[in-house]
Amino acid sequence: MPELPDVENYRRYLNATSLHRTIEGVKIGSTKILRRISEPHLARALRGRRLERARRHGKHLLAGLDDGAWLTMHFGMTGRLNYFRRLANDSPYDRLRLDFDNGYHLAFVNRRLLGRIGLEKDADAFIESQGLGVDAMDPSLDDKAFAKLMAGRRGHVKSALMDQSLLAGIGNIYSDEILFQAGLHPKTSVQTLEEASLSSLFRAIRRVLTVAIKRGAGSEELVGRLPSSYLLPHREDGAPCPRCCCRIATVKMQNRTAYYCPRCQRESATVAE
DNA sequence: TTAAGTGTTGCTCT
DNA sequence: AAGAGCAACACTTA
Repeated sequence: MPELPDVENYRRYLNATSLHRTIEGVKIGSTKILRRISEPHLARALRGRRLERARRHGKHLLAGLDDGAWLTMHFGMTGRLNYFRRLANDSPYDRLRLDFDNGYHLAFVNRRLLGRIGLEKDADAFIESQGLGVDAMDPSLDDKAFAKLMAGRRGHVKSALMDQSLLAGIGNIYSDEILFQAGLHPKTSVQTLEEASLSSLFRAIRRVLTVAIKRGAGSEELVGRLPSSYLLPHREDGAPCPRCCCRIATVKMQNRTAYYCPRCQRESATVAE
């Protein structure tokens, strides 16, 4: 689940719940998720500190400590944050738990152990070292800059949207919705896209991500809260397309499944020029 | 019961 | 350069 909209809501959740409280205890539920840091080292670095700020880049969430260091979090394929009081309500999949001085706890919940947590001195350097491109919601990104990013790409448009080194934050799920709204087949090659198509693709990116954040991405029932004109509530092989009632189809790309409407998202057979 | 599938990234090979 | 295939993991579904 955790793509840009989900992680953005986790960031807001962390901001609203967990700042400015001294961390009295640190419990690490699994060392598998630790990125280049040992359990004792991380625990020692966090204990006695406070979280002061939170930022996000793509699917990465970063929490700034009062000593200037950053706790970095990536959720992998599953996961969320949980702020709670009673340890009896603890999830069995808590991989990192911070115990605050007000009796509350913040847990990094990650059922499948594909998430990663690390500690970094410098947030910008970390983002750079991860090879992440511009965040898909970066205010400085406009359709001109987006077109520039896509210029010279030779691959499929869905692959380009999911390429974190190009544009950070979009994964398999939201790229399907974006391409549905832009009316583009996932295997459309980027080089065939004209200026107008790129511009409408960019607008679809911003529209989809904004709506998903607003509708509460990251919570279980998000799909039910998205507009029924969206693909995601109907994202199932053979389900009727919300726009034309044609059957939703799938195609394998990069070892995962892309869902699309074969009628609304025609494979552009036209080769430019 | 067993096998395949699932929103992630990262690696190898072509 | 870009894409296919696979591995990591734990759980659900067919």
